[in-house]
Amino acid sequence: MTVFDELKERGLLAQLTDEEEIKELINNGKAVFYIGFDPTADSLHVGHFMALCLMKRLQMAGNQPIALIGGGTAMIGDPSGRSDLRTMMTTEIIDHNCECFKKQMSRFIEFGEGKARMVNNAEWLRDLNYIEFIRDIGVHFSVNRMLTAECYRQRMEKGLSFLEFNYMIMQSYDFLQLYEKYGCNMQFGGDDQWSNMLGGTELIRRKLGKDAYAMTITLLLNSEGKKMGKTQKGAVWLDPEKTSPYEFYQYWRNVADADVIKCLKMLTFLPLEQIREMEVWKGSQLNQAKEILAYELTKMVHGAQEADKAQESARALFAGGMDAADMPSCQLTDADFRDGKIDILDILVKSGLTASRSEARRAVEQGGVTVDHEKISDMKTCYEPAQLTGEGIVVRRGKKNYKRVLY
RNA sequence: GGAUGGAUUCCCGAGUGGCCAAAGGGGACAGACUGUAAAUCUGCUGCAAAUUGCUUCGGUGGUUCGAAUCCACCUCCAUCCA
Repeated sequence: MTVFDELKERGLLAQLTDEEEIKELINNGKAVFYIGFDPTADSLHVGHFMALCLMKRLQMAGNQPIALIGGGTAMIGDPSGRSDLRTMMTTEIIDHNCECFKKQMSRFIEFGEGKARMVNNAEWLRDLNYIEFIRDIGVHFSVNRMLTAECYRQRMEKGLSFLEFNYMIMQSYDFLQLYEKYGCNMQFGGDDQWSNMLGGTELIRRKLGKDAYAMTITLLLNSEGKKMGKTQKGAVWLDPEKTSPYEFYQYWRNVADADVIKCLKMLTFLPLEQIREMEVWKGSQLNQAKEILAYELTKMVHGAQEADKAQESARALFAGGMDAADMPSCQLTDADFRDGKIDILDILVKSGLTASRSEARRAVEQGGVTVDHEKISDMKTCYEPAQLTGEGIVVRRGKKNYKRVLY
């Protein structure tokens, strides 16, 4: 099966400027393509992960990838898919984020001579001369045209600043630069990037009279139409410090039935034949598919060892009700005890299981708190250091939040 | 620059002097049911030494016994005019 067909069957392809041409290029390893990543946080998330996977797939087919870090574009902020202005980030933060991105990416993609290339658009964007730039590049953009782009149209109601309005031009300029420097003839990105990407192909055509192509990846939406990889607490990060391997595993372990197969196809490298077999699974059998999904992804992101640990913990906690060895834990210190005791509410707060004592109180009132598998009904329940030494106690809030508390 | 409307808790949105920690909805969280799913039902949703106290309605001052609510100034946003 060709790369193109595989991508298509996995449901990864959303929009393409020229299907035949793109197919030809990537199937024969003739594409030099780039994907841009704006360093808006200090870690990559699941959305980026999909893009990195795409990079890898295309690289395996002999194409040459360029990972573009948006140290320049992040100074502006992409208005696409946003209903309000992004908070402006300082240069220091952006530079720090760039470093974080670099490190994480290197774990997934091999960079170096003859392999993938990593560039930062701060290199050419930050020192632009305004007058020169708008004379040279700005002339090629029609404001009328830009305003009809979906990403701006949405913002016409809420308000759009000139700063953000320039984002498309910056991204287009990136493409032009990469085309000239590295012969980059293709850009990939999330589907919300479509209009920005078209800006680039158009600019190259107008400026150089050459053809360049663009292709977008389907956004990973759940069955309710919301972006996946987001929780109430924020994104699902790839950085184990921000989203632990166990949480990461649990996120995928808990996807809705309707979304499992789609996720397997779009996110994993499992052969399509194997996924097709799972498509007929129904009911509780789908749980196996979820386990596979969670394991595969955790393995890719955090390594096999962490994936095994996460899976074991999950199995132990949910299936057997037995305690898992690798449960996240929390170490109490002398300062946490008052008069030689600590009450259950404080334990919940200290362990991070609840955000405040009030919340802890509610959790206990509603019967959602368990210590060593026994329901706590009295919120005045106290513990002494002696009870917490050695194995400590296993505190549970709700069905899925466990913490071992030690002293 | 001018005119008008607006900013309320995680989000949307009601509230126009005390009865307001603030209606309603969404989301989140917890319980029941289940398959660690979905749907449904129930509870809950500022903080705390908890029948009480404290902090919150864009910001700063003011009026008042008492302000989310009235006044002044400021900041930001939208619409129209230039």
